[in-house]
Formats: sequence, structure tokens, C-alpha cells
Amino acid sequence: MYTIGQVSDMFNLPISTLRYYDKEGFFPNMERKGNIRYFSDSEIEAIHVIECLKKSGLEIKDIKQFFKWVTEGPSSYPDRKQLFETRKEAVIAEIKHLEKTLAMLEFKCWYYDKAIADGNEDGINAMLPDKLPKDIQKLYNKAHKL
Amino acid sequence: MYTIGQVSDMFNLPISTLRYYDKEGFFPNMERKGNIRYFSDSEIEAIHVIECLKKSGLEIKDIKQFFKWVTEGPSSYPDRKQLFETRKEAVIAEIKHLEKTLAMLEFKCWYYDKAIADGNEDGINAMLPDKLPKDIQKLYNKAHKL
DNA sequence: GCTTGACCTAAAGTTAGGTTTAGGTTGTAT
DNA sequence: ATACAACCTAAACCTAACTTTAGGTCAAGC
Repeated sequence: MYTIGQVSDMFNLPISTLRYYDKEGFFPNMERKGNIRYFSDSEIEAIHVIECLKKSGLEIKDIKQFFKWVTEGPSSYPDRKQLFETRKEAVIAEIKHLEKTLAMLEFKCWYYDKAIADGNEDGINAMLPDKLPKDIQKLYNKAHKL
Repeated sequence: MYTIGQVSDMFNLPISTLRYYDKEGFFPNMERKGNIRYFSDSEIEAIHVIECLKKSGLEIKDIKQFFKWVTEGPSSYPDRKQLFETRKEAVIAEIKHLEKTLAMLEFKCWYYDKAIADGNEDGINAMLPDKLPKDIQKLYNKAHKL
């Protein structure tokens, strides 16, 4: 059993955020003694799931729906499975997008290394858009496809 | 040369967003005929860079700073290089975080597949936290480390 | 000559996801 | 018994990055 302050330290989440999540209904079975919240392993796991779903791009209102499904028991297993499946696809797509972003950043690092070495961008611009060194050309193409 | 509507279609960005970027100073050399904006290849490349920096987690005000550096010429090459270097590290970290997220999502897909097959979560809970099948255990551990 | 579509501006409005404020309780160390 | 830290609530507030609104210009087609 953990207090809100301990959980805050554990996850590096502000106490106010944990209270906000509670108000949103993300800890439907949390214990209280007097007025004070006590987080058990079940709430700790809930926070792992919240962080995961948030990072996957899900909105708070849909995370709420997930916890509503949890309270409904086994009949909602297929809905929950579908949710995770959909989020998985979204995260895979997001990683792909970030890899394209990374290609652009690596291209630009090369670009400015060369600009610093040359003192200007003329040499680079003469190579654009398709006469770059082979590896750099790959980055450029990945970064610029629509 | 492209009109704002053509650029909007090209990048799937609302016209209002392109006007907003212009107001923020992201197209310092854009041509106008009368009151109408014309986007050249240089503005198209600027949009690629904006999208990249945005995706890397940079705020609008810092993207503004980047375009200020661009207008300052070669003396700001090192600043620009440093910016892209820093963003590159940020994106690498972000991809790592998303891979952890993906591990959780894959674990949960397995979890609910099994819960659906079993009709309950008892069998799974008996395996937690360290008696899961080997591959699944790996996902679980990756997803749950702090 | 009028309607339609694509462009324009300035300024107000929106939204999600918290965060801060103001005021109050509780438990333990001095 | 008093001070300090850690907890509590309800409600107001905040911020970034757009988006919408209201009102206007202009060229082309019918």
C-alpha cells in the first residue's frame, strides 16, 4: 500500500495529476482510510496502463471508457482486446513517422556539418535534390516523401 | 510556385494553419502578388522542416527562433546544427519510450486473448508477475520497468 | 451583371489535460 | 501545545497551437 506522495515519486507524476486521474474514475476500487487515498498494486498497474494508453495517443475520455469496461467484467474482454489492438497499430504508425522525422534530423545534421566546413550552403544546394552522397540521399528521400 | 490551397492539399494541412505559420514568421521570404501568397520550393522545404521540428517535440516559439537564425546567415550554422543534434537525441528517446509502450500493448493483447479463451483472468493472475511464458515475460518486464 | 470559388485580415474562440489556489484536516516530532 | 509535513476538496485558472468568425477583395464563368 502506498500514499499518493509515494506513488508520485515512483512514477514521477505530480500529486495533482494522480488526484485528477482519481476524479476521472481511473481507480474505481481505491481504498481510503478517513479521507486519505491508499494505492495498492492494482492501482499501480492501473497507472502503468494509463501511461501506456496515453502514450499511445488515446484521449482521457477513452481511457475512462476502458476503466468502465473493466468494471463490467468478462463480457467486455473483446472490447478491451480490440482497444489494445487498435492502439498497437497506432503506435507502430507513430514509430514509423518518427523514423521519417529522424531521417530528416540526420540529414540536417549532415547538412550543417558540411555548411560549417564549407562556410556556405552553395555546395549542398548544387547537389539537391538528387545528387547527394548515397547514404545521405536515402535520408533525404525518406524525409521528403509525401 | 503554389497557392495556399495547393500547399494545403500537398501537405494535408489546413489553410488556416499555413496562414498561422506565416504570421509566426516561418516564411520570411515568401512572395506575394497583390495580397495573395505564393509558395516556392523554398517555402515547401520550410514546411518539411517545420513538420519535422514539430514532430520532434519542439515548440512553435523555438521553431520561430530557428527561422530567425536562418535569416542571420552562416554565423548561426553552429546553433542550427546544435538544434538538430538535440532534436535527434529527443526523437531517439521518444522512439525508445514508444517501444516500451508497444511492449505493454502487445502484452495486453496476449492477456486479453488468454482471458477470452479462459473466460476469466485467474490463470493469468496466477502467473504474475514472473511466471509468464518466456516471450510474454520479456514484454511484461519491458513494459513495467520504471 | 451576378454568382461562385479562392483568396485575404484581425480578432475572438476552442480544447485537452492538467495545475494552482484557497482553505481545511491529521498525525507525529519537539 | 505547537509546529511541521503530508494529506484533503472544490473551483478557478492556464497554455499551446490552432480554428473560427465576420467581413472583405478579386477573377472567371454563365
